[in-house]
Amino acid sequence: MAMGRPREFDVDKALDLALQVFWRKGYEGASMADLTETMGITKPSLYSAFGNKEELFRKALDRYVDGPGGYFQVALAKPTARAVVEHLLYESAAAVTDPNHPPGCLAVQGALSCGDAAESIKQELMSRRAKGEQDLRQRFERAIAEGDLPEGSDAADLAAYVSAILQGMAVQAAGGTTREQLRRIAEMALRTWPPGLASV
Amino acid sequence: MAMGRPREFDVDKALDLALQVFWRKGYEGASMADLTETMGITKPSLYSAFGNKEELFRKALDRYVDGPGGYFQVALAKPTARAVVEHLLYESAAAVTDPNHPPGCLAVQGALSCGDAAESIKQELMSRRAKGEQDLRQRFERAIAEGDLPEGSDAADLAAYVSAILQGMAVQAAGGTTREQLRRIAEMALRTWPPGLASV
DNA sequence: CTAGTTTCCTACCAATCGTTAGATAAGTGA
DNA sequence: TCACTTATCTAACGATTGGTAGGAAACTAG
Repeated sequence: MAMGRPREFDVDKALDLALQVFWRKGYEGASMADLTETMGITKPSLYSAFGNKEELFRKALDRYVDGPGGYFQVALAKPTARAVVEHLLYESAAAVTDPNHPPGCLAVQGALSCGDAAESIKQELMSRRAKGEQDLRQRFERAIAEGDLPEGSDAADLAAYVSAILQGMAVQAAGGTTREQLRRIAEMALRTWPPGLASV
Repeated sequence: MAMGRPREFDVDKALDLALQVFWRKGYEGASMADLTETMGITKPSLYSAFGNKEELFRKALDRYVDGPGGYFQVALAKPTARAVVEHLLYESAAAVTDPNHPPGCLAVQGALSCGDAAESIKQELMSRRAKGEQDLRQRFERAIAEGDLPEGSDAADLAAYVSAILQGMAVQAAGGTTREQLRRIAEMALRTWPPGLASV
C-alpha cells in the first residue's frame, strides 16, 4: 500500500519546542501563533500531527513528566524516606531554575487559574499534582512500615507538607529566585526532617 | 458648576466583583465579557470608571491586599517571630480556603505564567510577592536583633522559607486541598520553627 | 428652562483567537 | 507511469478578544 508523503519535521523535536512555549507562557498564554512559530511548522501541520491545542499540551505535559520532571519518579525509588526527600528538594531546586528551560514547574504554572476554555487542562494539572502527592504518600507509608519513619507518622500529612514546599519553591522560581536561594530553602526543610509527631 | 449624571453602580462593589473574577480565572482568563457580566455594568461604564483591563486588575489587586490578603500585614505586627509565623500560616490556611472567595491566592495565581500581553501584570505580581518576602525578612531581622530568634539566624533565608511554604499552601488550595489539610501543613511547619542554624 | 457635564447604552471597531477547507507536492506500490 | 496516500501550504473561517464612537439620558448650576 502507499505510504504517503513523509513528514518534513521531527515530531519529538517539535513537541519539545511546544513544551518550552507552554512552560514559559502557560496553556492560555501560549497562542497557536506562538507555538507554530517556535516549532517551525505551519498550523495545518501542527493540527495534523498533534490534533489540537489541548492534545498538544497533554502530549507536551507527558514529555515534561518523563523529561525535565523525571526527577520526581527517580526520587521515589531512593532507599530511605530521607533520601527521597533530599532528592526531591535538591533536584527540584535544580530543575525549576535550570537555565536551559523556563523557570518554574509546568504542572504548577501551566494553568493554575484560567478561563472556561482551559478548565479541563487545569483539572488535568490538578490531578497530576494530586497523583504526585499520592505517590509520595504511598512511599512514606512504606517507609513507616519499614521503620524508616517514626511509628505514628502520618504519611498523608508528610506528603502534603513536602508537596507544599516543592510547589512553593516552584512559585519562587517563577518569581526569579536563584537556584542558590532554593537550595537554602531545601536545606532548611531537611534540617528538620522529619518534622516530628503531633503532640496530640 | 454642573455635576453631571450620577453613577448608577457602586464602584467599590463592582471592584469587589471584578476581584472575584480575576481571583478565580486569573488576569488572562478573565475576559471583559466575564467581568462586565458579573459586575453588572456595560463595557463603556467599566472603561469610564476603571480605565482599562490592566488598571482594573491593579485596583482589584490593591483591594485584595487590603481585604482578603490583609492578614499578611496583621501578622507582621505580632510581637514575636513565632507569633508572626503562626499567624501567617494559620490565617493563610484560612484565607486560601475561605468558602466566600475563590480558592488560592490572587498574588500567586493571578498571572504566574502568561502571554506577552499580560507580562506587566506578571511582573507586578512578582514584585508584590518579593515585597512581602522582603517585609518578612525585615521583621525577622528585627526579631534577631531583639534576641527573639537565635543569633546567627539568616533572616533572608527564613523569609524565603516561610514564603515558599505560604505559596505552596496557595497552590495546594488552588488544587482543592481542604482547610484542615492546610492547617496540618501549618502545624508541621510550626513544629520545627525556627528550623535551626546551618551547621557550617 | 436652559446650558453644561457626566454616565448610560447600542453598536461597532480592528485584531487575534483556535481551527479548517482545498489545492498542491512528495512519497510508495503496482 | 499511474493510482493512492499523506504532508505541505495559502488563505480563509466564525467566534471572541480588548477597546470605542456617538448619541440619548440624567443630573446640577444659573
